[in-house]
Amino acid sequence: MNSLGYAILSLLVRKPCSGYEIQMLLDALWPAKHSQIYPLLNKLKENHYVTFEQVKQTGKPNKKIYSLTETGKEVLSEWVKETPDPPVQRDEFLIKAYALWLTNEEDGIHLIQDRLKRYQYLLMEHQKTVQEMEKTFGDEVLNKTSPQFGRYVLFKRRIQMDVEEINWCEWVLGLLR
Amino acid sequence: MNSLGYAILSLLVRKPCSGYEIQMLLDALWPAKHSQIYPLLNKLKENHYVTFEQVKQTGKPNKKIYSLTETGKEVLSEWVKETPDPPVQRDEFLIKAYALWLTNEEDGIHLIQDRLKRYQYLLMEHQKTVQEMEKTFGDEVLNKTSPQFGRYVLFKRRIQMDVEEINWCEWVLGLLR
DNA sequence: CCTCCCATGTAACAGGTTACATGATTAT
DNA sequence: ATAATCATGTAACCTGTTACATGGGAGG
Repeated sequence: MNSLGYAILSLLVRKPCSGYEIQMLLDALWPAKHSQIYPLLNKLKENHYVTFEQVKQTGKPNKKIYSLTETGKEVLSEWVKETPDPPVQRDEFLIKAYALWLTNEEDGIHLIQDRLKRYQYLLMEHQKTVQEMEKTFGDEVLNKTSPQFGRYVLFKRRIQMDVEEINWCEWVLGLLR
Repeated sequence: MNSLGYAILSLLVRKPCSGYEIQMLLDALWPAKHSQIYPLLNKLKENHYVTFEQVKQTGKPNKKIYSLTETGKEVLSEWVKETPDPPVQRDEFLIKAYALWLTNEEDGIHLIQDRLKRYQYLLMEHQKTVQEMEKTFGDEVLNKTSPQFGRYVLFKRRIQMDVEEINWCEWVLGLLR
């Protein structure tokens, strides 16, 4: 089993989801395309880590709602205890920033400004999510035994990182002008 | 050509390097294994983006020193102007943090503390690099036309991110206790 | 004696992206 | 009209990791 598999289990332990829903929730955790998710869900089912039931819908296509089994919950709990692999960030922007000195002022400023705008937008999105969670769940989000806890602290982390990215962009823009 | 190819070109535009040296410099930019780097260098050579010369060494294995060609420099400059792909961060820790509420207090604290230590170490390493650059190059590091500029601002960015990661870990540890 | 550093390469495999495929409903 | 949302799946391809392969010199 790979990281993506465990990421899916960690979503399903909070609540049953369709494959489609899983893809969107994964965005904040371990982004993946549906072409990777659906075959993996079948594999998880074969391993008896998840089960699903067909849900018929009118006006929308039918869907499969996946739930975690007891076995699934156990393997997830065991995996969480093991030390995680070091993070890997692949960010084309960093390469372009590294080679910034090659370009003219205009192109350089443009590169940084696009980045700045992107993270200003992301910051707003992430703040929205946090505010929604606080409104819906109240103090529960800060309770370490609540299913909301992990999601909440991760979004708080994202916000801090967004702010730093913005600060850095503004600092670099100052140097470029 | 893929991102790794351009990352290599952006290193070589600063100074000629061996494949081995490239791997180490790539660590801060676009980490890659030597098994990916060496075949790519041959491809870059076939495309006439780079050239190399054999350097015989005594006491050490011989090496190939790769340099950027004019063509290589041109394609790199053009690529830098295009808008970069959005960053992808794959971080197993985030999945485990998301599923933190499943574990007992001990395991949870352990997970966060390991992360904290890791980033305290990385912060020190990155600060060392920045101080070295400042000592070697002085104000040149802040000159947007200097080959040092990109590398310098990227390490400054890393330091800010390290600090935020540390702050976040300490905040979460407070919640867990 | 053993491990780390230097230095380069190939082959098999796992993980991830793009493209192909289908199709109804709702909003602009 | 046209795009976006919901919903699932497969196949071909590209990218990245692990393992195989070699070998001298330095330092603990």
